[in-house]
Amino acid sequence: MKQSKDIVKDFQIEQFQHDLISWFETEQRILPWRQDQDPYKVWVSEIMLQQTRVDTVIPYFNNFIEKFPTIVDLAYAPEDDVLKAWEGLGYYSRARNLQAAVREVHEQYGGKVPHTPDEISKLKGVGPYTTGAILSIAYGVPQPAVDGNVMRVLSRILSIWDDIAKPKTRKVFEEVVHEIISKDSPSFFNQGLMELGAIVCTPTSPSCLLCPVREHCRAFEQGVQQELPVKSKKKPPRAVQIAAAVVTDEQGNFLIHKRPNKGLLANLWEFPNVEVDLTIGTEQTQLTSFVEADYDTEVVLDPPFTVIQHVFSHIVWNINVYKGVLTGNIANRDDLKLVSVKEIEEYAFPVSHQKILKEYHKIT
DNA sequence: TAGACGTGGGC
DNA sequence: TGCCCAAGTCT
Repeated sequence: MKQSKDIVKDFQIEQFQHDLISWFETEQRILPWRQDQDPYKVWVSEIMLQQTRVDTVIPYFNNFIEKFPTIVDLAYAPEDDVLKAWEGLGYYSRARNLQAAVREVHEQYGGKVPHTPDEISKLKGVGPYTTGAILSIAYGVPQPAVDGNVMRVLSRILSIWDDIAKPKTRKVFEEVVHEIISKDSPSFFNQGLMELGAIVCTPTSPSCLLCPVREHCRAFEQGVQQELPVKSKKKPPRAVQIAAAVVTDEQGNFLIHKRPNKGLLANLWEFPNVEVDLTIGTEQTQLTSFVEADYDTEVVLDPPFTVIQHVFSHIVWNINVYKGVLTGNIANRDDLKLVSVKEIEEYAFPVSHQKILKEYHKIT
């Protein structure tokens, strides 16, 4: 592996900084989290932007800040409210970690976001990228903030051929950024690198002719910008068969269940469902047995009225959706509720189960 | 280290 | 349609 000193050899650092920052000053997009440098807002935006597009984040960010304008507001909010504000954004542990970290800041740091790498990176959900982003953007500290954009842009500019899918590769880029980051304007340097990756130096067809740092780009010089970055393929998701039931009582209330506080879609609400194992028995039998045993009640299920496929990054759910009627009382537990069609809107559901409800409404 | 962890959009 | 992606972190 090459040393960062060698990679940066003969690179016109100061000219590059100037060209990048000047471009960012005039061409940056107007975004809600760029209206001020409130560390809390920078923090919230950076968490939301993890693996998520800017256009997707904008409405969620505005709504989230309206509901939880300050660290104190978020710290004292019910977790269900926070998850409801996150509903549809994905990677829900981000929301729960953010609230836990905000509580930590409120209790341990008097409500002020700390401004050292050690303290910030200890907060839940704050890794090396977000640490650098908060430090540079909110506090002007020259700390690398290496995300996918930065690795793509710098792999091209500096002709770095390490596989960016490997965790250790991020360290290579962090070392490089340490060498070339502007000490005068680390915020605009880091954001400029990311902005460039988002709107000019894009993955499949980079707009090199519009690029403000084209003169510095080794990949462009050699015509290999399409070959970079090197990124190995991910494994395809595994298929899982699910049987779910929309169960209602005599009043038309829906039976819903809160998922466990760890793992996939933690603490979100859902319709009763089981992972099917066809070697045990029929799907309908397994679903009925599960609901009756686990919820201590009785149900009668009709055959499936729809099939839903939902693709996660690592799993594919194939869901057969049954319609059912509750014929007994349900166990008195916090993770089990009977709610009206109106009340159900107050609960945070994963998109897969929103699809189930939508299909149910079509047939009723 | 590699897998878990979501979703919607682009081509 | 299917695949890849988008401002990563945790275990």
